[in-house]
Amino acid sequence: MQSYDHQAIEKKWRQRWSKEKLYVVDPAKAEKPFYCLDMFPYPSGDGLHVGHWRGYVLSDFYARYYRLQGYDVLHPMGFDAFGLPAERAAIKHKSQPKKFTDQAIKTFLRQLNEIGAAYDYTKTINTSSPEYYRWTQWLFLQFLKHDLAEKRTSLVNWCPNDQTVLANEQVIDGHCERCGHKVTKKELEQWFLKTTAFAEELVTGLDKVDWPEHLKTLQRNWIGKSEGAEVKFRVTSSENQAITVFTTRPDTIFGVTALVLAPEHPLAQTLVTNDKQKDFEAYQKQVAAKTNVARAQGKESAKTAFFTGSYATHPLTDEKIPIWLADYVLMEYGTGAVMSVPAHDERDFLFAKTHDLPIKQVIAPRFTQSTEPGIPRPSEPTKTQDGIIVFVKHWKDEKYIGLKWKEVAWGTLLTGSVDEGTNIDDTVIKEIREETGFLHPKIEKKLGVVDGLFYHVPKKINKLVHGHVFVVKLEDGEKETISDDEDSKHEIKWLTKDELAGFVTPETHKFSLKLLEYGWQPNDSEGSLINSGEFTGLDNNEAAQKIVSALEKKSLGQKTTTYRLRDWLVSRQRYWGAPIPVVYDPDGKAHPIKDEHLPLELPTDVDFLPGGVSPLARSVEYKKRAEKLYGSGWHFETDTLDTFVDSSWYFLRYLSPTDPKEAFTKELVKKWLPVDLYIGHNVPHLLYARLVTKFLAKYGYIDSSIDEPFQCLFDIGMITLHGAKMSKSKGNVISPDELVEHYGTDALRGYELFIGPMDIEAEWNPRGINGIHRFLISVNNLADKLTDEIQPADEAAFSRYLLEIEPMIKDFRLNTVVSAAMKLVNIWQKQLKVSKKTFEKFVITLSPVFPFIAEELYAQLGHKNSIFAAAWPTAGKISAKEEISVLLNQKFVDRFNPVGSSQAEIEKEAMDRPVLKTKLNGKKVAKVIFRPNQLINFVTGQ
RNA sequence: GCCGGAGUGGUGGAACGGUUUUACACGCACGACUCAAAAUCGUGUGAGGGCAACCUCAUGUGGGUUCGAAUCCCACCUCCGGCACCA
Repeated sequence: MQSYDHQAIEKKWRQRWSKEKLYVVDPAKAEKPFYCLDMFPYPSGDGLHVGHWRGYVLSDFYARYYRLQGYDVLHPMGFDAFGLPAERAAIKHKSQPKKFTDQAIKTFLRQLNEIGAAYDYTKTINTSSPEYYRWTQWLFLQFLKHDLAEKRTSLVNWCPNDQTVLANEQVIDGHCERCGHKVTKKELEQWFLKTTAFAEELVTGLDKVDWPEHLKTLQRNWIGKSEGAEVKFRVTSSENQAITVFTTRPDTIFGVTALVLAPEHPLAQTLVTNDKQKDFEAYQKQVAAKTNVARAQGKESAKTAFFTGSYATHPLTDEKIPIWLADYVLMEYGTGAVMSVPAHDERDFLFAKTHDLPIKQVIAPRFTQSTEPGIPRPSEPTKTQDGIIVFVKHWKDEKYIGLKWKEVAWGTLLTGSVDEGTNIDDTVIKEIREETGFLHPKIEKKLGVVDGLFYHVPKKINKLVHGHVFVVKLEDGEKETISDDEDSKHEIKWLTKDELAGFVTPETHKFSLKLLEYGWQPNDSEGSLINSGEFTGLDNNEAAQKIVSALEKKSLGQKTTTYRLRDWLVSRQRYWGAPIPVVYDPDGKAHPIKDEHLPLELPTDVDFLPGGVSPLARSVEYKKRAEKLYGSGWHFETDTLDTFVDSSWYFLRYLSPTDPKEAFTKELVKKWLPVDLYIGHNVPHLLYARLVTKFLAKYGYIDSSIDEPFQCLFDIGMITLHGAKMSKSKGNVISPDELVEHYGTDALRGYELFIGPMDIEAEWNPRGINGIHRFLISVNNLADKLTDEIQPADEAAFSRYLLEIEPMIKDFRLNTVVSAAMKLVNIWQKQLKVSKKTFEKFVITLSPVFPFIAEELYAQLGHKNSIFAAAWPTAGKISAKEEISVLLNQKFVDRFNPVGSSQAEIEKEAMDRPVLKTKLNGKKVAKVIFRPNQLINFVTGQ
């Protein structure tokens, strides 16, 4: 018996593989392309831990699997080498970022080699090499050429620690993504790429790709598309001034009780009336003082606001609407102005409450009955009607009338319907008389309107009732007798508010009770319009459209879509990045760097300590170079590009990594994109890569059919230790080195997959790898049991295994793929002999997870070629007729191989067998459930 | 607050409408090998009851659909992720 010596095996094959260049693919010649891609790493120099391994093992599994399936698999690796950490490390060690980066890459490659992954290292790219960033600069210039890059002044996120600006995506919770320092705002002139021009495509493209739902949602959140309308409100005092607001709820326009502008709105100053200018200055100071800290603090802080003294004219009612300024309205979003509808928006409600503005309900929230027989039937017509819901208050006690219905288990408030043409208030009085007999009711107040939608059984129609909710006080207890008819329907009960809460059945009445208890609360439910002029009664969605049309006719509004996505700020005041390829003439006008001057290389005579100014500005050589190339008084842009620009297109470069003539080849891109499998979860990167792809497709740099770069994306779950993410700073890192030494790369690869479902977090169990190691020993030992004899049982067991794992592989359920292999080995281990032919097939299926031992066993079986180029086996036939299980009242009693195949035959066979007979014990069978090849279930009833 | 996802042994997890729930592993217990330990191998291992064969109860809680539910539906509880003054 040859014992399993993982160290010898892995050493041997590692050497052979690197010599044989097995994994090199010529993208131009490949016939069946499959692009299997890892998000390329930042070479940190910290070393890989077992968490990093997981993703690389996963992608390698698929690279090898699809290779066995006959694909030409491109599986490259590269380095996102620009960026702050290298610069910081260089400052700390008084070294050069380049030196540090090159060193880190070396370390990284060595560690990557441990994994035994099938990377084509001839494609490796490094974003910090001039050969690469020459094309990153080219890419920027293409944006510039199409007017999609521009320099402008804006308030940007600034990290005082790193002394650089940050993109919105790099600010997490108000803190710098990299260093965790609190982010402030700063006014700077910066380069932007116009991401917003692609906002719509970035949303719709998500529908086509096969990504985990949560990543799509994340992107959708970032883009933040919302549809609505812009509405113009003319300023009352001034003929030609108007305020445009953005709203997603034009249907609530009749509920507007104020306009609220962001304090920094350009019109703010002019709207403030003369008598208020002094106060306004004070208010502005107050706002400025708490910028960004207090302002972003959420709902708890009371809404500070300032009344301008001016009014606007409501576009549909001509009412005078006061104009306010308030913190909670942000200049950056929409138009920087909102129409405040306190009845139907939480923030507006809080604002109105704080500043004593009126609250006007314009939509009756709709409650649809959800219990039969009242559930609305779409096939039947719907009749709309007004109704009343009345709190009849006792003349002395804090009690109200509840009606207990006699024919149905149903408790309500006093209700009734309003006949067409009759006055609602009159109906209230009338219904109280008829149903209760009380003679002196007095309407105290009206609480609001609520819609109830239900199916009316006797009339066979759906009814939509607008329920007007009243509080009516009885002045005294004087009453007349009521008709027998009314009396027979329900019983009157006097109940407190608390008792009513448990008593009333319909949702509309429960809602009414809340109105009584708490008053009106902001409500954004669907429903029909009230208090809305000619639109009253319409369903709110329908009303929204009609109101927008009405506004359009008056040229006072239009349908609009707004996005939360901002343009991409790409300037960084750092050294270690691609220089922005722009040169300024003596007048300060920007010009693109001429193509023949690319790459615009980083100067080396730089003191890159941070200091608020870009380090490049301190380079003498850089200054001289500009003047030499462009003339005296010219100077280069001294900011560098955000590293997300580098990584936004690298997957195109892998296809022709050393091409000096162009960034990528259109034909190759068409052939290989979209990427078939992409492993990783960097959300901003995904957004930027998608943006760049859409840009390139739109302007014909790549085929227009490629508008999404990554067809299938898989987000790998982190590995945790004691519940925490592994990180060097936390000191809870498990290093693969010892594990590889002790158990071998194969065992570690296997355990990385076996530890749990690939898409969710997994807790590292230090002992778990033992099980995989034992499994590999067993596999190795099976080699001693091989026989040339044909073993049909082995073949059948293998086929079952193969059929089982194939769907698992498609669904990324690799933990169960490993356990399926274990199951099969457990069976074979108990046998004296195992079919050699079958074992060989099995070894091939092991190779994506355990390439070393698989290669070794494959060679031992007499193969000269690498298992990497073998073919994935196909399953043999599994006998058509399976055993059938016999169940008695869903409980398993017996199992046999049926002779017949029809239900009647099998039923009889089962009945004739002793087990069932005894268990049945003479009881009568009431029903038989038959599932071919599976089970037959005899049900005896009780 | 809103939007996702999930609750199954001592642990990671499997089964995702059907063939005696808990595969496969970890751990644990006992045994073999050994002077001994480690490694390895073998047996057992949801809970409760019984000498036993066997019985009863178990997939967060409560209902429902079904011949049959961990799986589907409704309500609730808990946990984890994401977003959060975005009009």
